[in-house]
Amino acid sequence: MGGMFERDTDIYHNRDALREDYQPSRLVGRDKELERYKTALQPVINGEQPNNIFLYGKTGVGKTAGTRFLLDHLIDDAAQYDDIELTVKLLNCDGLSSSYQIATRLVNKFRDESNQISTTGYPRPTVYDMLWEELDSCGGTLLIVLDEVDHIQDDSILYQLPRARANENLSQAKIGIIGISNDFSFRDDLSPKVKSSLCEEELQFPAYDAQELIEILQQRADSAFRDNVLDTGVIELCAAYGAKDAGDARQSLDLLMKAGDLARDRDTETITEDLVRDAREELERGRIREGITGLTQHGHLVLYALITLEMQNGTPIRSRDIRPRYTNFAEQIGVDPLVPRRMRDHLGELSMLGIISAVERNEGRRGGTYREYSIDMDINMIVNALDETVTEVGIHESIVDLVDEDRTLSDYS
DNA sequence: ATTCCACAGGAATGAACGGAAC
DNA sequence: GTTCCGTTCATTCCTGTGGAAT
Repeated sequence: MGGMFERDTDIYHNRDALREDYQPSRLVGRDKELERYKTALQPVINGEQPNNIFLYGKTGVGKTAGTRFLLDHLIDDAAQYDDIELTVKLLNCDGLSSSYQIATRLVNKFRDESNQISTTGYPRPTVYDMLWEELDSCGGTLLIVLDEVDHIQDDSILYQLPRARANENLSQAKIGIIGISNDFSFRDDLSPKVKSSLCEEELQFPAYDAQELIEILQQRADSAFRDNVLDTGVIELCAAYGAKDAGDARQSLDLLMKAGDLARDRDTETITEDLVRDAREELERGRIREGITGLTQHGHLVLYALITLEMQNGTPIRSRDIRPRYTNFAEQIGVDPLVPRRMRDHLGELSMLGIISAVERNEGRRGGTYREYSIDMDINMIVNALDETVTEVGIHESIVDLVDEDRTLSDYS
């Protein structure tokens, strides 16, 4: 008698090999970068004050993977020297916007489950005091990795951490900061004093080219899939999508895994190029849905306005011309429309999410500079995502009614 | 070379809100 | 309960900008 669950016997040999957190024994295409990285970490083994290292490069070019890889080896190797006590903490700053947040998470990284602190509520100095206490009680050499460090809005913690020792907040620990960022301009925006201390060693990770992506995918696919599962051209297609989007290996791997999952769902023996294309659409759908759930009510209204305008008159369209439609919608559901400045913020947010895109236009003295917005994806996809995620009672329905009216209006005109 | 349009987007400020501490 | 906090979403005011018009 079978249970409710049965184990899949399928195309995968080890699906985890495609996951982001998988650590291959060899990192493809990053030899030069890792060599320099290794040199920058050398002081740790020598028992000296570690360098602060700043790492930048676009998403999915091996910054985090390379860091994990080297630090694991560093921890192993440091264990062979009695006089080195090494502690490494890795914190992803995604979703954390302030130094305060970073400080609370760091404190929690050092404390065990039963002793965690809340991430709000404490006075800022209290949190810093707790942090110094945790750091100092660790002793030895301390490496703190701040991944996606550009998400932090204020650099207070970046200023405090490297100087903690000098300020006598620490007496025991030798501390080194490794900052990872995919936003190059972040480096320039840092205040000079932070820049000089945080960026002692700078490493740049260039995007993977198509060939490197193919090698990476090949390597992972070899461990992930059983033999003869991949159609010819599948790897290349995944690599091509990743290369088009700025040499992003993570994206390529996600795509390949999604294609594999689809194959599993559909009980097919092989992964074809068509399957990859389906997978891509599926991933796109997820991205949109995720983006849309994070939006405000007004964000949704702005999006509805753009959608209806797109269907009627087509896009691109400038924010000035979006506004009447948007205010109309807002009044329809009985909320005060936002001021134009704020509406532009929402448009900006939508284009950050890749749901819409903006091109800057300039008509000089006659027209000035402005942006033209257009919808970047399949409208039905967006409407479906809105349908699933917009929970405010009545908005979607009343807007859809309006959309239908628009449709019939434009049909007759 | 200078002027100037119409917007982009930064900065300051505030209201509302939720958690922690008293 | 009240008082401190930080966060989020919003408004208001403002400076910056690139190229057509002068």
